[in-house]
Amino acid sequence: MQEQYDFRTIESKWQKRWEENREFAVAENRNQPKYYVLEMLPYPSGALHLGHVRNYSLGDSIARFRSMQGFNVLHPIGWDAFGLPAENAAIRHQVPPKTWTLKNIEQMKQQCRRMGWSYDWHRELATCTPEYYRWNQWFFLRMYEKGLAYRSRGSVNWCEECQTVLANEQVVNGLCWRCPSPVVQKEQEQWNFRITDYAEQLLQDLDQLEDWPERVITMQRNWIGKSVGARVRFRLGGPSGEGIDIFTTRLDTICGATFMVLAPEHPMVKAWLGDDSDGRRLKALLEQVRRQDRSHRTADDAEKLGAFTGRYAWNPFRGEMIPIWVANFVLMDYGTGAIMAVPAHDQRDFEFARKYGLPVRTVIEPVEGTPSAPPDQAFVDPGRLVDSGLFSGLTSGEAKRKMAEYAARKGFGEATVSYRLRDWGVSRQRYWGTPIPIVYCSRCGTVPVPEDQLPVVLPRMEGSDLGRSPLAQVPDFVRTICPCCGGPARRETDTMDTFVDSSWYFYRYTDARNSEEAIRRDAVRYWFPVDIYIGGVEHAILHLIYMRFFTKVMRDLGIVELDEPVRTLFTQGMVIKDGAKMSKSLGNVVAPDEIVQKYGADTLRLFIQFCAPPARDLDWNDRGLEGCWRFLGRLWRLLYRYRSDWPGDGMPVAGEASAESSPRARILQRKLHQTIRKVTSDLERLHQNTAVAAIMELLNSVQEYVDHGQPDRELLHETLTKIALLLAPFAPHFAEEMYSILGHRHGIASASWPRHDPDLAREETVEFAVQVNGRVRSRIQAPADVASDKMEELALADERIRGHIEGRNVLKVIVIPKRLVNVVAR
RNA sequence: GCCCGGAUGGCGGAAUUGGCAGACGCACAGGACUUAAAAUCCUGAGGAGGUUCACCUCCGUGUGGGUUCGAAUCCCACUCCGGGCACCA
Repeated sequence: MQEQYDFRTIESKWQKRWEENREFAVAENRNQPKYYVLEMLPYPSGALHLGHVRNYSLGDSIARFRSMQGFNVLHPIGWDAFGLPAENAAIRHQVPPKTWTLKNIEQMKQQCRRMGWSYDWHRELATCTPEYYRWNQWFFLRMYEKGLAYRSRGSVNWCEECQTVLANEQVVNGLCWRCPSPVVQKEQEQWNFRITDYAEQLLQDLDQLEDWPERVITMQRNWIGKSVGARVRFRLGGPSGEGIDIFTTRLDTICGATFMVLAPEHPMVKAWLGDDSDGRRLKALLEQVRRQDRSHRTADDAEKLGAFTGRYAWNPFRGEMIPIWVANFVLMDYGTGAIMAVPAHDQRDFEFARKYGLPVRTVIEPVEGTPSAPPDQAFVDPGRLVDSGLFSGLTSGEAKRKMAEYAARKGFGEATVSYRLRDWGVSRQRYWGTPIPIVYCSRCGTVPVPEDQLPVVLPRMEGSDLGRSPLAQVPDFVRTICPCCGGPARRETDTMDTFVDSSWYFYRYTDARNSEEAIRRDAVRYWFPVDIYIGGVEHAILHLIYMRFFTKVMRDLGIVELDEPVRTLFTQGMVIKDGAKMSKSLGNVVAPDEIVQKYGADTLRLFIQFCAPPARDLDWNDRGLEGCWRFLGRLWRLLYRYRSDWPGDGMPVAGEASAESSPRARILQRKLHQTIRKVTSDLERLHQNTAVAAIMELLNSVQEYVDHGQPDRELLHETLTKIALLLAPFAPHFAEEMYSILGHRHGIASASWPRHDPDLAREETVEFAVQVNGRVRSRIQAPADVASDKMEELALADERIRGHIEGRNVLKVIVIPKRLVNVVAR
C-alpha cells in the first residue's frame, strides 16, 4: 500500500469498480425486505452546490447503511429538466433549451459520480424526454376523462418577468416564487386540475402522516384552510328577486347583518356599471382596486375601500332590506365572493361600517357579564343571541345548527364547508415543458389527443424563437388534424407546469424504462411507500401537496393502491454562508468541485455530515474540513504502520479476536462494541453528526491503544475492519480501500453491517457522581453491577462527602442506579 | 398580530427518559520532530478566585421568576434571531 493517502486514485478506482460491478443496481426481490430512499430530484442548473451535496450525502449514508443492514435498497436519481431557466439561458446564449439542459445533466452527472453516491443509474430519468413526458400527457388525458382537468377563463396570477401564469401555491408574498418579481392579476383562459375535489381527503389524510414534520403538516392544513359554515341566499330587491349567495361561518350573527358586500370581481357587479351615478361610482372603485396588486390588497393594514351599489338585498332571516356594497376586502376566489356584513361581530365589517357610517346592530351578548356599552370594536366571541327573533336566547353553537336547518327547510340556504385551497392552474405560456395533449376543432370543439398518438412531441426551437407563447409561433406544431372528424384543427400551445413532472416521478423510478405503461402496479406494490423522502422545507406546500394529490388521483384511477406515498419526510436544513443563503448575487457561493479537488469527496461528505445535525441550517465554514481530512489521514497512517500485519493474498482473514490478553485490549474491545451500538442507533434516528463523532472517538481509542505497548494483532485487525464498515456510509471510497487493504476480498458496499455484542460493550466498572444538595462533591468507582444501597453506603463513607455533611442532618439520599447519589443535608 | 422553531465556551456542535454541562471537531497556546517551515505527534484549556498550582471554592446553557433532592431539559413571563400564516367572511 502507499504511504500517502491518495484520495484521487482511490476515489476514481472505486467509482469505476462500482460502475463495472453494477453495484447499486437493484431488482424486485420478494424474499428481501425493501427500503426506498428518495431525495428530491435536482433541477439541472449545470453545477452541483453544497445544498445538493448535503442533501444527497445524507440520503446516500442512509441508503448504504440500510443496504448493509440487509435491505434491498432502491436509491434512484433523476432530473427535473423542464422549466424556465433553460429557456432564459437559451435566449441568452442562443442555444436550444434541450441542448443546454442535456449538457447540464451530463455535467452534473459527472459531479454526482465524483461524489460517489450510490445511485442505481439504470433508473435515471429526465423529465424533458418524450419517454417521460408522454406519461404526463397520458395522466392529463385520464384526468380530463374524469373531469379532473378542465379549462376555464378567469383571473389568474401572471408573472410579467416569466411571461406566464402561476398557480396560487407559486405566488409567495405577492411575488413569483422563482424570479421573484411582482405577480399581477390577468384575465386568461387556462387548464386546471381539480385539486379542490380532494381538499377534504388531503386534509383528512394528514393524520396518516405520522412521520412528517409537524410544521409541514400545519402549513398544509393552513393552506387547505377548511372552514365550516353555511351558505345563505339573499335576494335582490326583495323576497323573490335574483339570488346572491353568501358564505359565513357565523350564521348565528345573521340578524346583525346591516349590509352586504360583494367582491369587485363578482359577476353581478358587471351589470351595474351603467352610466348612472351608481355605475360611475362603482367604476371608479374598480379602477382604484385594480391598481392595487393582490398582496397589497390583502395586506393586514390595507385600507378598506368600498362603494354603495344603489341596490338592496333581502335578509331572509330578518325579513328586511339591507344595502349592497362593493369593497376591496372581499375576495372573489374565497367562499362565494359575497358576504353579509355584521359590524357588531366582525372586526373587518366593523371598521368598514365605521368608515362609511353604516349601522351597527348587536345580536350576540356574552353569556356572562354585561356587554360593553359603546363598542369601539367588534365582539367576535361566541355568546348568546339577542334581537334575533325565533333564535333569541340560543347560544352561538346551537343557533348555528338550528339556523342552518331552518334555512334548508325554507330553501334559502344550507350548512356547508369552504376551503381556501384553489384549483391548480397548470397552463404555462412557455416552450420548455410538456405540451398539453389537446386539439381544438371548429367542428368538434375541444378534443383530447388519442392515447395512441402520444407523445405530442415538443418541436425543436432555437433560443431566438423563444419569448411569449412560443409554441403558438410554430405553424407546423399548431396546425393539425382533428382526431375526431379529420378536419383541420389547431393544437393547444400551452405547456404544463413543471410541478406536474415532479408529482409522480418517484413512481416511475420503480420501472423507469417501461414503454408500455407509466407505472407498473407490481413494482409499486413492492417498493412503496417511499421509506424516507429527503429535501428542503421550501416545498412544504408546493411539490408536497401536488404529490399527495397525484397519488390520490392515481389511486382513484386504479393505478396505485396507496393513500399516501411517503412514510417519513425529512426536511433538511439549508446550507448558508455568513448568515445568508448562498447566492451568486451575494458572492458567497462555495463550489463543491474545488473542495473535492483539494480534499476529495470522502472528506467533504464526512465533514458536511459531521458539522451540524441534518435538520438544522448549516453555516458553512471550510476551516472545519481540515479536521475530517486529518481524521482520514490518521486512519491511513495507522493502516500503513501495521501494513505487514494484515492478511495478504491467499492468507486467511483473521477471525474474531479474543481479547483475554490484557485490560487495555478489553478496554478497546469494549469501546469498539459501544461504538457499533452508538453509530447504529444514531443512523437509525438520523443523527449522522454524532455517528461520525463516535467513529472519531473510536479511532482516538485505537491510537491510544497502539501507543502504549504492543497491540494484539487480531484485535487491531478486527477493530479496523469494523471502523471501515462503520465508515462506509460516510466515506465509502476510503472504507472500500481500507477494507481491501485489511485483506477482505469482497467489496464493502455489499458487506454486512457490524453487530455489537452487548456483553463486550458492557462496562465492568462505573463511576458515579455524589452530590450534596445537588452539587457534585465527589466521584466514586464501583463495579458495574453495584447495587443502589451499596452506592449509598459508599457515598456516605466517602471522605469528601463526610466533610460536606459534617454537622448537618442527612434528610434524604436519592440514588439513581449506576449514575448518581444525591445526599440532602440541612 | 397569530403559529412553529432556535439561542449552550473564541467557533460548529454534544448531552436518547429531569440525574456528572461542554463529547467530537475547528481555532488557539505550549512542547516534540526539523537547519527552518509545512505536515505529523504529544499536552493544555468554560469563566473567576483561592491555595501555590494537578487540590478547593464560587459563577456558568439568551433574561427574570417558578416547580424539584436535582433543570440546558418541565412551567410562567420576557428579549433577540429564523421560518410560516396573515382582511379567508
